[in-house]
Amino acid sequence: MTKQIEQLLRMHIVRPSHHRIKIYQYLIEKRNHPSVDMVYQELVRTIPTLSKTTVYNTLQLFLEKGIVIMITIDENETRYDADTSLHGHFRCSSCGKIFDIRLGTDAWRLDGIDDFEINESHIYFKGWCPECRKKGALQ
Amino acid sequence: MTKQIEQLLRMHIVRPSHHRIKIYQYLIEKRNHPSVDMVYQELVRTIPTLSKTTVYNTLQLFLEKGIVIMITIDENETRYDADTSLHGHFRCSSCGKIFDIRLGTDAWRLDGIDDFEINESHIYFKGWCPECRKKGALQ
DNA sequence: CTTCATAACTGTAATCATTACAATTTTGTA
DNA sequence: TACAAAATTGTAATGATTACAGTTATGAAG
Repeated sequence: MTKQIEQLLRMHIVRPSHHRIKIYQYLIEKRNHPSVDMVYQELVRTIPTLSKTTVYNTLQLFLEKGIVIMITIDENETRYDADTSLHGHFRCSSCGKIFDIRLGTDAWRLDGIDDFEINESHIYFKGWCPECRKKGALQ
Repeated sequence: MTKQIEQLLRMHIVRPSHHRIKIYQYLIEKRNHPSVDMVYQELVRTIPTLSKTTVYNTLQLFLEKGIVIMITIDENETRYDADTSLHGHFRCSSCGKIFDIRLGTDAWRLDGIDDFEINESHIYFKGWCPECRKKGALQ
């Protein structure tokens, strides 16, 4: 596992330091679209010397190297995702959990953007997830 | 003009105070997806006593009443839009301007979300606008 | 036209995510 | 083993947003 992550990082010109490996591993194992703080709180338990700045720096580096994407579905804090393929996200207004949404391949018809050059697509939805709907929580 | 805005605000159970009318008028006349600060800087020129907190409070109220939407396409500050219809946005990475993107009516095919209840849709793109592409700025 | 309760507005101080930066530690290589 | 480069740390700044308490404006009742 670690070996594979090391290779992937190297491929993207990211030196595979111990912290970087752990952070990337967190992203792909949890698949929970975490905030900086979520990553930090989890990893600091096994790496007591970890600094939150390092998590910021590392995720910023991953962004620049294109191995993670930034998700701004939460107004308060940035979330990150190691799945860089084109897909949407759903954030439950009740429990706050973020889900992946598969997009149909034929899903797109945008008008009047022929002269624009699109580098990033962000597709977000908000509402109630199945579990919270069942519970009827708050609503 | 003012009369129409007053009616619209009243219809949505928003008392049409002087400040609220001016802020709403700014949104629909400029159509520039402004930040709180952009609204404030423009309006404080004619309303010297205006407080930035009032702009925050008012836009928050408009949000709750459903007459504006929040746009989180800019990582630093929230933008607002008085066009509440379903449409996308494009933010130019060079000049920072935000454009409206019309979405084809047949544009949607989402998989596996039948059990989700969607209340909001956010469709953002980032890249280069036509003008900045011509200029070849930075790129 | 005044009174008064309510709502709107103001200004300052707190909050909190993020960034800047200088000092320290780690790493890879010779 | 030594050393230069890169990574990491911790603290201090930044900047958008929110909290809150005091002040002002509003609109209905008399």
